[in-house]
This record gives sequence, C-alpha cells and structure tokens, in this order.
Amino acid sequence: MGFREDVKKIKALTDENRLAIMLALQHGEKCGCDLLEELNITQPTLSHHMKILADSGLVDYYKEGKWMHYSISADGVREFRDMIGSYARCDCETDESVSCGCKEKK
Amino acid sequence: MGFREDVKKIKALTDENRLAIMLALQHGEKCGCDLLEELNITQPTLSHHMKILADSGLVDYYKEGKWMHYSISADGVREFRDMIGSYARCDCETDESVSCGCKEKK
DNA sequence: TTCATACATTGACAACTGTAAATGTGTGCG
DNA sequence: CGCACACATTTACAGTTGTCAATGTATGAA
Repeated sequence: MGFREDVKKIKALTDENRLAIMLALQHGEKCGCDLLEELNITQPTLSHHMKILADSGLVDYYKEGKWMHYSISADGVREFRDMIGSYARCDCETDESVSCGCKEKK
Repeated sequence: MGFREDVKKIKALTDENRLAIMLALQHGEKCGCDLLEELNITQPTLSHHMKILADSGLVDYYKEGKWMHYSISADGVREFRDMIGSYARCDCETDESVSCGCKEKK
C-alpha cells in the first residue's frame, strides 16, 4: 500500500511554522526574505520548511535572480485534499453501517 | 494562533498504521481485537494509536462489556477536513494573485 | 574582482514519536 | 472464588524531527 508516501505528504502540514507559511501564501506568491520577516525563525530553518512544503506538492516555486518565489499550488492543494478525503471519510450515510461481530464470538 | 491544536489533529493521520485503521473503519465500527488481527502490531501499540485517533476527534468509541467499539466520527471528519481546507487552499482563482515586492527592493 | 545579498547545505543536539515487553485494570464465565 | 480475555498504562529504546550556528553557493552591483 502506498501509505508511506501519503504519510510523508500529510507531515508537510504537521508543523506550526509550515501552517503559518501556508496562510502567508494564500493571497499570492512571496519570496523567502518576505516569509523570513513574518516567521521568527532563522534562514536555514525556513529553507528546511520550504523544501518540505515543495516536496509535498503543496507549494510551487521558481527562481528569479537571487530570489526564490513561493506560491500555493492549486493542483497540489486539490490532490492533497482528495488524498486526505480518502482517509478522513466514512460511509455512515451512504452504506448501511456494519457493526463488528464481537458479541457473536464465543 | 491556535496552530498547535491543529498540528496535533493533523498528526493523527501521519502514521501508516493509523491510516490503515481509518480505512478499516470506513464501512462500520470494529472492536479492538478485530483491528488487531488486521494490523500486524501488538496490542499496546494499537491502544496507543486508537488513543491518538480518538483524541483527534476522527474516531468515536464506546465500551460494551470487555470490548471497545471504534467507528469513524462523521462530525469529526467534517471538522477535520474543514480545518485542513483552511490551510490547504489558495485564492489563485478568486482573488487576483498578488506578487511579492522583491524586485522593487533596492 | 570584491563585496553584499538570498538561499542551500552540513553538523550537532534536544525534543518528540512509534514500538514492544512487562504489568495493571476491568469484565464475564465457570 | 479463580481464570481467561480485552484493553490500558508504564517503561525503555531506537529512529525521526525542528532548530540554529557555521559554512557553502549563486547572483548582482560597485
């Protein structure tokens, strides 16, 4: 099963700084130095977090001169939410819920 | 900001066994001993994971005799996905995307 | 070329996480 | 009662993660 890759993607959002970065990017792209000013972390730490977010597919980036420009990936976000939805879901309404057979065991 | 609590909830899904548990519960409730048979982990480890899933709100449970019955929480799932959506989203389509002011810096 | 800026990489360390063995708690049966 | 079962808790440990200091790389300006 491909749980390992999904776990890796979900881990992209399990850090307070990375959540703050996602919010900071929601209204358009920003460069690293801008993010650095908002985030009370050092530059190597930001670089570390941006790599994780980029690897997850949630964040796009391109280099222009000295600057890295980061932005939310609309496709990445869509795939991410679909993936989350495949685990965080239940058939309580659609199917008739099946209860386990503990009581019937002897 | 309440990032810490959100991080804690998202962490509920950052483990391969917990993802497998979520899938195993998608068609109805199961007791611990049923999950234990599907999951190649020891009983203390399962207990550990179920506590994390229950704390996150994604999984409901009740005790009946010796058995614990676990099931997906429809409300928990809805809140979880809304929370994820507040971070994994972008205004690329709705707003006009704003680019950062790096180039204008001297 | 020399220097400053923006960012990446490396190394080290404390904190956290998943795991299982050992043990504890509660339930029901004979 | 005594025993077996289902599950929780404690403890210990290896592996992972977030962090920063130090250092490296690439770009552009003087």
